[in-house]
Amino acid sequence: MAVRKKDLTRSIEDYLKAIYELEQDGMPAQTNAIATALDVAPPSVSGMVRRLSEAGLLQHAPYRGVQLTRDGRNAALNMIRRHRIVETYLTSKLGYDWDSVHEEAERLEHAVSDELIERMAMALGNPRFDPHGAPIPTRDGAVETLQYVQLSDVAVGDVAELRLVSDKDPERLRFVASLGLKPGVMFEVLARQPFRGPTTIRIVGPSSKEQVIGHELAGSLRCSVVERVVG
Amino acid sequence: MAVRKKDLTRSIEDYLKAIYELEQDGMPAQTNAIATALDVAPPSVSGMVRRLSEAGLLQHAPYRGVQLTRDGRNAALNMIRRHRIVETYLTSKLGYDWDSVHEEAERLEHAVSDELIERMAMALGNPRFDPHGAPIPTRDGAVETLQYVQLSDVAVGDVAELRLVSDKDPERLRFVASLGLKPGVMFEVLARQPFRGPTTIRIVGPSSKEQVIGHELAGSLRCSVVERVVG
DNA sequence: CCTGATGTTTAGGCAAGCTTAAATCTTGGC
DNA sequence: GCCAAGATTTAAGCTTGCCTAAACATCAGG
Repeated sequence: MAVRKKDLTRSIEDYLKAIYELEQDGMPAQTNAIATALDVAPPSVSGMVRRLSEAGLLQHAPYRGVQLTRDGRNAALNMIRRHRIVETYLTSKLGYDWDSVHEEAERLEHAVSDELIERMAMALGNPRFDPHGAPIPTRDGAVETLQYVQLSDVAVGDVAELRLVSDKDPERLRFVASLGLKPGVMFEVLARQPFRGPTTIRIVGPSSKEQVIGHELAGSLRCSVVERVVG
Repeated sequence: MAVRKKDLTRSIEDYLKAIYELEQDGMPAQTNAIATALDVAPPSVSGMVRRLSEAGLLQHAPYRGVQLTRDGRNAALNMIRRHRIVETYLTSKLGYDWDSVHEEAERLEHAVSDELIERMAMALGNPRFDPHGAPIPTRDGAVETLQYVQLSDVAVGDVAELRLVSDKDPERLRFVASLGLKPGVMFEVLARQPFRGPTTIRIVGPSSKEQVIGHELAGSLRCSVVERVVG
């Protein structure tokens, strides 16, 4: 390995993770976007980008943006693996709620050793997804990239399964949980108002609740359609 | 609380813990001792001591040494609680050996939240001792201070229980474990050679092994005498 | 094709925490 | 009671990572 984990500071780890996530979202990882993601001033990003580029973790096209190298991407994936395994462990072994694990994992991901991560993963039976439904990269940096559809795009009449909720906003997570929704829950889309209006769903199962979900929230819930009503 | 946890950097936490431990050993916590404990140069200590003193965490008598204030001691005890709970958790829930937990805990103690520590403590049934036999301070900063006797001072013929082994040196821990010794193990002192010579013991129990322990090692093993042979 | 808005980088500076070298204090031995 | 050895502090400087202010690049609209 050209870049040893040891050499990465907390800050560098945060930058790499943030850049990776921007790249995932299709954005070209520009200075301002990175600055916003990390809550630092743009010049701080310029400075760090220069150092990361010198360290061979990314390539920088001035005024254009930044792209992770193989080393940089591997390091980022390692951080994401750590984060998601920690989240999963805290949730299933120590009774954390899915809305409070993110913050704790954000600190722990920098402190745990690879050994501890593997022990946690082992204790959990090598889970493939974290509590929010995000895929956990493997030790050698492979991630499942599944294409989900936004709940706001699931057709009326379809039955779908909730798969992924962003872990970034605890408020949203609490609210989603209060609707009885979490990854793995199946639901049927009963109705949707036009003009980006709310969607009405019925959760499949004994509780069988009906819930109304606003357009914006529905857009942040990723699902897979289980049963398509051909109509 | 006059000093909020949030304000303490990793470095400060390390200094406070090291100073607390020096004070515990009866030493007056002088610059050089602190520098040695933390593996930094003496001037680094002078600098940090000034800052800690300004922050009200300790008192500094120039050229004489340093003493923790109540705030400083509480912060140190909090770190020690974290360290020992993490060690206990890793050992009993994640299969770590007692010789490898120290290093991991040394990093984690700075990253875990109070909440996580309490959850770990809960999951463990609020243990009073860590895997090496060291007492775990309570949340409000109380520590049991038990007076143990060195194994090298236990009289021939006495039966004693091993209570405490320093966690600082993994080599020693591995060796002690290889002798069949760990906190809670009972043994009888069979013989001791003069001139700071080795002690021979027999472990009480089904295995009933006889072991010879050098003087220096025996001095680092803390015991409580269970049954005194009046002779 | 120029210009202004926006985004990015450079310049200059600060705090934490470390270093080495030099100055200073303390103390034990004579 | 002095003096050298050892411990401690001061001085000066480095790196990381942040900041603000100012300079500079890009690009879309006129």
